[in-house]
Amino acid sequence: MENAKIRVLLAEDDENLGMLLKEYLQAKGYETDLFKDGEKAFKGFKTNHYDICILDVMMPIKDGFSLAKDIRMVNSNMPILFLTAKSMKDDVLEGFSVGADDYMTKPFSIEELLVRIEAILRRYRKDQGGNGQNIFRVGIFEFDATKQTLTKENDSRKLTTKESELLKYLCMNKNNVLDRNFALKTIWIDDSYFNARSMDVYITKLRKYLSDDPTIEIINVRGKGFKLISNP
Amino acid sequence: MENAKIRVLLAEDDENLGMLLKEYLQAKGYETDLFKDGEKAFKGFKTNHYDICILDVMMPIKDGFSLAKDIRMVNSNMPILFLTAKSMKDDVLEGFSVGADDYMTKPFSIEELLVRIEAILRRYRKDQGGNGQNIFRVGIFEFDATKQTLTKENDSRKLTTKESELLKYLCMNKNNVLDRNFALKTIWIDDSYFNARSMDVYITKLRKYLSDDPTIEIINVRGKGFKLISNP
DNA sequence: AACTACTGTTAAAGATTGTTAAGGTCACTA
DNA sequence: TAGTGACCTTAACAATCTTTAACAGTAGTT
Repeated sequence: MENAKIRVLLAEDDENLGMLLKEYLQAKGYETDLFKDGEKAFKGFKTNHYDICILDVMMPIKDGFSLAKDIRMVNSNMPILFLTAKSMKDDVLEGFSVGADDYMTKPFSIEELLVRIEAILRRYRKDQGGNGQNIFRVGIFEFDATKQTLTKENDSRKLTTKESELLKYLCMNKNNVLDRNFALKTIWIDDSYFNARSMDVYITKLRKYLSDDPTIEIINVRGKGFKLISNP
Repeated sequence: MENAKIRVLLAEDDENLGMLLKEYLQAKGYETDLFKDGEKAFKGFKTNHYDICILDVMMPIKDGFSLAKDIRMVNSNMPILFLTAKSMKDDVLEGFSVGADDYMTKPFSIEELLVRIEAILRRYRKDQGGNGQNIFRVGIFEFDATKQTLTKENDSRKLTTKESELLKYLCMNKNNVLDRNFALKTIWIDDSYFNARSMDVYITKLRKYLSDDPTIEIINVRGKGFKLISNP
């Protein structure tokens, strides 16, 4: 996740504003997908992985609020930022009641939008356990992604590069799905049928390593990816 | 932590605005301490416990930004919200670079301030408790949507991804209709005649799994969807 | 009652994943 | 320079999950 691009879902029906925002965000290094109505956006949300959603409130077919509700049903942690033309209370109130992370009123400064996006992402990343150290606790294990070691009590095992990378991304998405395509593109550089099988082989290896702690599991989400389950 | 009052540190040199805010927040159930400059505020911060800090940027002796920096040194997780008269970029930018959770420009709606405070606290609380509640009680069963397990007393069954997703949305709408189209669009990405039949197949499976408890039922609402009936 | 649209259920077909083991590749060493 | 070993990929087959097809049943309509 360090080097991978941040992915933004942008739902905005005003074509001019939409394209402008998209280009600006792309220029700032955010991979941005623009959708022109709430329904298309939700479909996009379900098929791709995103780090943050920026939703216009007033859109045809499905407005920003109901879209946000649907997104929250699927992923209660997804950062959401609303854009709206109406500035007044009820609207803002509803936005936050749906679980917004932030809320901006048009017209807004595009630079301010950017710093707010960054603030949200920074906050969010802090939660993920993104301690710069790259050390993760997984059940009875301690995994050091930098040293590539998996330690259980006094017993330490050295991991290969691929094993370590895969486990790192699983840990970063602990209890959430690590998207298969994302992992392939990130760890294996490109995704093809064969690489996909290589990844499966590594999943098997990791499962074997982690099997000393029965509370840990790597479960498959068919067609999507894998999910590392662990309480601590 | 649950029932205890939320404690707010408010740093604001304008006496009128300060008192007004304090009274409003108190009325809303927040225990609020008002400080008239940054130095007093920092002293207060060190001696008491607070859940969130609301800082005016322009204050005598020590301004809001340096106060925030000092606070961050002591507690890097403390939620901070800035208030400012200046509306322009550099100011906002600096605010977020200090690690603000939010930033409001005067004049602001006091109700909007309140919902933003609540959004910050909600977010913050979510982090504390780790992963969002994905555990449901259904009759004699306990269903963990993250682990994808359905447990009855000491007997646990593993669910497949689709089984688990469908049951999750049924549980979220317990005793209410889960709209067929919503489920299809959410779980099956798009809705077509064929996917619809696939969903029916999964309903049959879930009914079989849940049949150990005769008080639970998944009933069909013709043309609408399905409804999970269960008392506890 | 006859018709239509929808739902219930089962089984087979199709697709993806799990696992093991055999090939490559590369760096290092004898 | 051949040999060794660590690592990664590919192949092959087994196991599992999901979709599709087929037919039976049910509710609502005319």
